[in-house]
Amino acid sequence: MALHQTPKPTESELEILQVLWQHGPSTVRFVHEELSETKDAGYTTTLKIMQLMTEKGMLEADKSSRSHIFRPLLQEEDTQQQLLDRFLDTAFRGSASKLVMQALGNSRASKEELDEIRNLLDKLEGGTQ
Amino acid sequence: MALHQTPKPTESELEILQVLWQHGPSTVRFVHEELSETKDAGYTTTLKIMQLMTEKGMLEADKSSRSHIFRPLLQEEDTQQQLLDRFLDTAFRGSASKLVMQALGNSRASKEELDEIRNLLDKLEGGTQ
DNA sequence: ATCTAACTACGAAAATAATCGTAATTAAAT
DNA sequence: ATTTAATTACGATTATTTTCGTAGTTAGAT
Repeated sequence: MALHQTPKPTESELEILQVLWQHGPSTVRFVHEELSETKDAGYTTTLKIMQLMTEKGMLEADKSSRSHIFRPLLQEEDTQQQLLDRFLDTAFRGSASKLVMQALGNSRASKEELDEIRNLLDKLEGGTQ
Repeated sequence: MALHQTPKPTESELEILQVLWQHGPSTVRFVHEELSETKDAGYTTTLKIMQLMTEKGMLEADKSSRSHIFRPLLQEEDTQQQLLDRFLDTAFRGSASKLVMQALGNSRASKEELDEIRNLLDKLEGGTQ
């Protein structure tokens, strides 16, 4: 049975999800403070978006205490995979290798990260061949 | 000197750019036919978006013949890089390796493509170390 | 008990994107 | 020359997202 017909969070929603994925269940206040680092919108804007996300089933609100505590109902990796699939199609016409090449070319990935990728390559070439 | 303050094409605009990058300068009719494969919007919708893109400086229209011929003013790779940077931040909190891992994990990349990536890794680890 | 500060609820506006209908124009076909 | 079919021009509508102001509520401080 299918899940939620492609949630597709908007950019603002994604920013909020990132905070929640990174820091765990949080209040609007906390999320808003985090976002304020890089963005400036009013407190009620953040609140409103989080409320809408709750209606859409992206978040769940624990209302037992005065300041509601929100937690994400979307899994980080699932969501990323979904966004990635879409991005790959629209931006790179589906060519994963082109995307990977460009991502690596411009990144400051550590030796450890690069090795991890190399391991994955080994696994893939072993099995898929 | 800075270029165009982040053009950031929308999803629809990007679909159009993809057709133009792939097939070269084209008429609205052609672009529309291409898009019709995967999408259904009216002809005038495609036309309108392409006209707006022209106003925004994303396309240039050769109006010498009746059916105007549009060509992209944005470079494919530049645009991809820009979209990728943004996507990396918003979707993967900047972790290129996580993105690459997920992209490769789910892709049908050929052995040749994987080898190409491996070569890039070699180059990166050689130099960056 | 009262006041104050922070919070939620909620409607509505503003901004952006996508869609389409219709009129005007052009070129080709008859 | 007329008609026809395709094209562009353009206003307007719809949908979506983001934003904010204000009212009402709640808990804590005085």
